[in-house]
Amino acid sequence: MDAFNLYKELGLGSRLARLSDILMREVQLVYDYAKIDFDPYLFPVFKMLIDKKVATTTQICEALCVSQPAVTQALQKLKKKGLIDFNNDKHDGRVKLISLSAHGKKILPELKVLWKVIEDEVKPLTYKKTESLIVHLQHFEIQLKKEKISDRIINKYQKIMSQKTEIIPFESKYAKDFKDLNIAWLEKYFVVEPHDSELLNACEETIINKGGFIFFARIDEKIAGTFSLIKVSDTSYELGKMAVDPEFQGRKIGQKLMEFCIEFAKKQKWDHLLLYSNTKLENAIHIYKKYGFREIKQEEEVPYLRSNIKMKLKL
Amino acid sequence: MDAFNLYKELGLGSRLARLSDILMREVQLVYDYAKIDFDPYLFPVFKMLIDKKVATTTQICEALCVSQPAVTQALQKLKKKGLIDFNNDKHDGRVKLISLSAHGKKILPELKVLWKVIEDEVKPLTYKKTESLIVHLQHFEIQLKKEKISDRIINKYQKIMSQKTEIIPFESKYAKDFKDLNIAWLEKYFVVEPHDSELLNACEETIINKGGFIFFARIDEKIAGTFSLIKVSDTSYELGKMAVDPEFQGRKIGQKLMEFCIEFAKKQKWDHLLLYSNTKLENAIHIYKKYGFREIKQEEEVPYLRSNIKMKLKL
DNA sequence: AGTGAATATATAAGTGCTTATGTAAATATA
DNA sequence: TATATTTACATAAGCACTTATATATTCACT
Repeated sequence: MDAFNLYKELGLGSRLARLSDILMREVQLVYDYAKIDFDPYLFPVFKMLIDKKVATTTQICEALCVSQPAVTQALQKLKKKGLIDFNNDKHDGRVKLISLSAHGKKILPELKVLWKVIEDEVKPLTYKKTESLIVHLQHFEIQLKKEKISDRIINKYQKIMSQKTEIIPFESKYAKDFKDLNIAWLEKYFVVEPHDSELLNACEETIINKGGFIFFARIDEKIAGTFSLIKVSDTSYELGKMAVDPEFQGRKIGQKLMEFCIEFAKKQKWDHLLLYSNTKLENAIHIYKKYGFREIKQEEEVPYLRSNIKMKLKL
Repeated sequence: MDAFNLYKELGLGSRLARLSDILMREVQLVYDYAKIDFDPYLFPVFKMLIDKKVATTTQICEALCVSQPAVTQALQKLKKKGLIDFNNDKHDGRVKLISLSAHGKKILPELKVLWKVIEDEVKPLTYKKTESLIVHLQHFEIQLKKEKISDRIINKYQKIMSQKTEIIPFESKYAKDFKDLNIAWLEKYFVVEPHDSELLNACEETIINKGGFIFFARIDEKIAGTFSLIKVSDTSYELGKMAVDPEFQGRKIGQKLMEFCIEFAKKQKWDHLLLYSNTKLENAIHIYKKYGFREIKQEEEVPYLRSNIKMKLKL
């Protein structure tokens, strides 16, 4: 028996509170399961910092419509968890500039994977054909209880995390995936240059038939990422066109592709790999360095306008 | 700016909590304004006690889906406010039987007036054509902020409380109101006896034309209550058919009618008033006593089956 | 330039929920 | 019939919010 249905508008405040409690507790279970040190109540503040990069306490208060002490306390908690950094504003000694810490940025991909699962699982419960908020809440509550939402989320997450990433060589039927992944990536960070279009529209001719290679990361029959190796000489190849579908980000696909790439290059007895990138892509550069790439002098005539750094890995 | 809209499902928990907070605070302002010592969070427990008459802590926990300490604490608060009584269960020494106190019952009508206003004002904000709970909540939030809901409720309450109750004599056009009010009342507590139908269907002939009187409480052009004085002898009249529209309950209309009635009877130089009632109607009996009616012996042949008490007021 | 008001954040205390635990009575079990 | 388990409620402590207030810095104004 659930007496709230009878109380309608007057019980609305209590009902919202109770639903919030249930949902928060369920999501907490999910973070605990995933061994991520994060609390659901921190989400709005943290998400705002992700989107805004830098914010002040007051800005967060206004955006989230909560009291200033609530934000201060949430920030202290996030700081304690090592997820954010505080900096002083040079122009105003009162102001505290808040941003994600290195650790915060590091666990972001992992968090995003989990968030996507949560969103995917919660969303279907929030749709119902009714004009009444009370009925909507009642429906949501029933759905929440029917099968513990945390169990559903954990199952889905587990399934996703246990999916194997296969790395497969180029086939003509994947040409479109190659193009789409790269264009999505380019449009997000730069623009599609003529040189790109040319390459992407006819990758088989421009890369494969000229002695290059293209590989794909396949997860559960879906193409999740790609990279190519363009022939420069018999023992020198350019690593490029590395792209991961945002849907699959946070699952270390980039790293898996990189590891495969280096392994492959070694087997081919190549001398070295080259790549062109942009210092703006801090995370990418960081990974390249991690796998042994070192910056070298860039030639005058760069093949891409966006490139401002050239790197080399001696195999 | 309100960042929650961007966060959708993931911010849902926080959003529900925040909405609950806002609503609770707003309603608290209303109770404070009305000088009623009550808190919105107590509503579910208190309402359950109103409906169930008696309940145990465990029963309330189960019905409201909250933890046992939450209920215990709410009960302690209600007890402190004098709204409820605790009694021991004769059959089980562990169990605490909880029911409304005399004071709780007393302020109930007043509370109900306020609750009706709150419900009337909140309800329109909870309707929106959308299938998405998120959109629904967003809409509700905007509505809440647009004009402070507490202001709206207080204005409406003030308006209702300042409406004057006029007491007006019988006119033929009110015959239907007289019948409807009485039938509604009878059906709620007893059954409509043949004697009632007769009287109510032709009140003009059976009451007015036989030297009796019917009066109405009129509020804002609407008939809110009624009572009749049936002639027994030149100096003895029977007070009866007193009924108040549930919509107007809690506004002391019964008492106003009673005061008018006694005043009127005195002016007429009658010797006394009589009435038939039922001890089941504790509140009514209480009011009769308050206005000076005393129990007298009931004749063998009672005019109403439901009557088990006869009372008399010496004017 | 000096002083009061305004602003940004921190701290303290209160509130209503939670979980964990305590206590007493009733029930099950041997 | 004695003992263990279960049940009903109370109490304690923690948590995330609130309001009230303190503190430090900047702004506005004469």
